[in-house]
Amino acid sequence: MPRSKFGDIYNDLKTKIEQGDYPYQSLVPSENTLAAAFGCSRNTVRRALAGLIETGYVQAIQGKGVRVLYRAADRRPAGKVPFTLGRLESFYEMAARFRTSYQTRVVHFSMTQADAVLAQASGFAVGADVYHVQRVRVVDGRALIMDESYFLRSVVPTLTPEAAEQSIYAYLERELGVQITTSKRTITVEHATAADRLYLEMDDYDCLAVVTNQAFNSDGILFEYTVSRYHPEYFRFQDTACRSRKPR
Amino acid sequence: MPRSKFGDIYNDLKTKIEQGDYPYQSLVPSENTLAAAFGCSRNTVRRALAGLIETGYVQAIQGKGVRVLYRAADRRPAGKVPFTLGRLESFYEMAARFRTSYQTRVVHFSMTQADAVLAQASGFAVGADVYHVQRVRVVDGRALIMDESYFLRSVVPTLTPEAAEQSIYAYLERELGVQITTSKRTITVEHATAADRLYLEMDDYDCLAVVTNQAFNSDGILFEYTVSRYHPEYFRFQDTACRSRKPR
DNA sequence: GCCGATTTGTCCGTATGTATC
DNA sequence: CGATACATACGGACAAATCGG
Repeated sequence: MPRSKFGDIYNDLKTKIEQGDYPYQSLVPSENTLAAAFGCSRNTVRRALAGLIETGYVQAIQGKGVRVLYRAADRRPAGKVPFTLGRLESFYEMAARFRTSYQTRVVHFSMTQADAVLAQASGFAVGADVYHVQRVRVVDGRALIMDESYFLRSVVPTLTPEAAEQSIYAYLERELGVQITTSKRTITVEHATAADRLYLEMDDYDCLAVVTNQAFNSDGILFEYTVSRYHPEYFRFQDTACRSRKPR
Repeated sequence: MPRSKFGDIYNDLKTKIEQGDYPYQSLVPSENTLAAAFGCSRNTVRRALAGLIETGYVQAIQGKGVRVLYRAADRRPAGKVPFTLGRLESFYEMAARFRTSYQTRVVHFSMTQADAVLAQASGFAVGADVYHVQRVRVVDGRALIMDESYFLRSVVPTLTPEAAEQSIYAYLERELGVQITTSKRTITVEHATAADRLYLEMDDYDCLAVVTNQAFNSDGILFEYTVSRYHPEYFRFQDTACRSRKPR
């Protein structure tokens, strides 16, 4: 836990908004009021608010106040779509949040070197030593997601099939002290391949949502490249873009 | 133009990074150095850097420096995928950026009121007066994207099919002074409907990328709800998530 | 339409903590 | 250990937008 004052204020305000203390379309107390209430400077309040703006909870209006844009319906939208690809959340965190039964099957595990094709796609240097892991995620007994991951061995010296079957991120962080700091993702839609049909329950879909992911550790080293292929019904991505506060 | 000092610095650094003055994996000059160079305080430099961190251009490493994570390859990835759904960019801005020929066909235009179903999906109040516009985007002669939009009439009092055929956003901003400040998006993958097959060239795909979008104006009023349906080959979404600098 | 109070936006200078080397 | 660099926090100043009288 970072334990920063602006983080505490951010969480406090976020909770109040989610609980409806500050309802949709209302204005939260002014920055000066909040600063007095939290016993901090206005700048610190503003940092907390900046976080809420980024995540789409509120919007600041100059001369007026800070308006709540969050609605409870946003969190669990209509329909029965179970998974939301949030900001930097692992499969296990996700599964835990939705209290579903889940399982990971490691269908491939090897050590190899990045060839030209992989290097081009992943950003690794050609010839870099990597682990190659392929996993199938099973949710409520249904095989719905397939991950193909490559981990740079210079950052992740030891990795085992057993660790891959649990949460790799938890293992990396706990055992190796490796943390994902930045993550670049690209979402596309692709035709299902023979491998998809072999490993996943595609039902009557012939496409998947494909998320390619480049992860950087705290030293800014690209150490993971993962391509995740999602059953369409189990894919959902939410995002907020804001113009203010952003340099344009 | 916002004309803020930190925005200028942000753009300056961004340009230098894109041009390779600060190459991938290098460290940009320290905050103090930059502050001296730009003739501003360190706080202002930090605001500019915060923007570059959010957008994935750099990553800050405490005690070490600020590392460049941007690579030219990120901008135009391998393959021939033409469209990237960036941050708050209209179809026309996108098309202009890629210098493709494009066209918009308005296939439906009406005024109506939000019923319960639309209200639930969009967030509009039941009974709200709205424009209902359906448009097909044609790129290089191929119908690839279909937009179904609803605009709140209390915010957008006048809208015409002619304006809808041009850029609606340009019209809103220039003629009505309405600006999108916050935009919430959700990406999913859905089966192609009969309407999709009627209007779009689906080739041998039976799914589309679906982006639902809620747009708020500068007063924090939800005034637009749009569902965009993309031909899979012409959909791509890029995103960067970062842990540092974010309250967690 | 003007004025003044309120509120957010930008910017500055400074101090202290923490991590890296 | 000291120097460097980023992280957090404070306090103050002025600008710009909004709103009510």
